[in-house]
Amino acid sequence: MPCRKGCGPQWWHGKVKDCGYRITAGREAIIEALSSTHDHLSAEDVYARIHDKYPNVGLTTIYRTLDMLVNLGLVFKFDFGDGKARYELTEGPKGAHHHHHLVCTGCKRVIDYTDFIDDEVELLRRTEKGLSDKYRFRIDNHLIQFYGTCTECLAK
Amino acid sequence: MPCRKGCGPQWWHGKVKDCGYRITAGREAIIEALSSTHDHLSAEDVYARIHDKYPNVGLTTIYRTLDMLVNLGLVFKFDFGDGKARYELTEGPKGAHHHHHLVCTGCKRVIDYTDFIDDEVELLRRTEKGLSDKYRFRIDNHLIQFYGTCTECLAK
DNA sequence: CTTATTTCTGGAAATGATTTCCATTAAACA
DNA sequence: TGTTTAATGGAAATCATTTCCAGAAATAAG
Ligand SMILES: [Mn+2]
Ligand SMILES: [Mn+2]
Ligand SMILES: [Zn+2]
Ligand SMILES: [Zn+2]
Repeated sequence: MPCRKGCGPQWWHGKVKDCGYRITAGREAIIEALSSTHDHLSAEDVYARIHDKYPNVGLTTIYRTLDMLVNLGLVFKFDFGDGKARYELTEGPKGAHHHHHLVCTGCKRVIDYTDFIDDEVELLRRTEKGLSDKYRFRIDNHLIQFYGTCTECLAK
Repeated sequence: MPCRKGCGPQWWHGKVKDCGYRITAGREAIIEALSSTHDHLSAEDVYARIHDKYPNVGLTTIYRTLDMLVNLGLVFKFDFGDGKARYELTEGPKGAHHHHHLVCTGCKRVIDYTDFIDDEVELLRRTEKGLSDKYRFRIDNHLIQFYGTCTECLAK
């Protein structure tokens, strides 16, 4: 049963509170915006999507919050080469939905893919193990992007 | 035998000329700077390393040239999250020396590694095949980076 | 080699994403 | 409810990168 004031505590509240951060309307709004799409949003994209419902959340807060969420590991920050950073939740209420990217260098379109070959996950695990042993490096995350040309751009 | 005026034509002249670009002192200098290190240089790093020997090569030219080289596929442009783009030759006079990166999110240090490359390359080949078939996407290149914490930062 | 054509160049100014500042607001918690 | 302290937003600053444009240099033509 949801608590009296609107919706109950969210899946991410724990992690944010545990790290000493407060739950605020702006932060709710920003995570809500990221949750409700698979798009790769820039800070201004988030601002635009929030502004109607939360007109008093400023762009500065968005940058600050996204930065915080990246540090907490709740959000991943990407650079697809168009001059602005893009953000994506690393996990949702239902858990992680890790994926990799295909980036078209022609039109800058980005395709998410999660249909890893079985071996892909296995090799990554082995590689991470080998690397962290050899370089005494604790690996938390990885970024894998393939660059090339999408169907539409190939047609031209 | 080198031609009369200084050193002979470089390994990259062909590709540059074939694309209709001219060989200039600035371009020589920039590629020379990139060739002589394994560091991940920013545009200003390149400027700094060139400036003594070529005081009349401006920063604008460096940006322009790096951009051109990226388009030609001679240089790879990276974002390691410190606010400036970093550049690296994709190949040298002796050919490609492909590698991947370990990025420390603490101190921003970047480690090149070529270990496990054989396994990875094999897997990548299969992955790229699968992806390009499924998404009708022509893959030209890939970016693989592992993020985490380096030995020095772990010590703290 | 000389001249003509066209690209390339540097420096100043513009741009635009992100950060910094700081006075004000609002979570958290007793 | 009151106190403490983190969070906020809007304006201004920052700073990597781009844009402009008149002059310089590379290549093509003669
Ligand atoms: Mn994605
Ligand atoms: Mn490298
Ligand atoms: Zn495309
Ligand atoms: Zn480190």
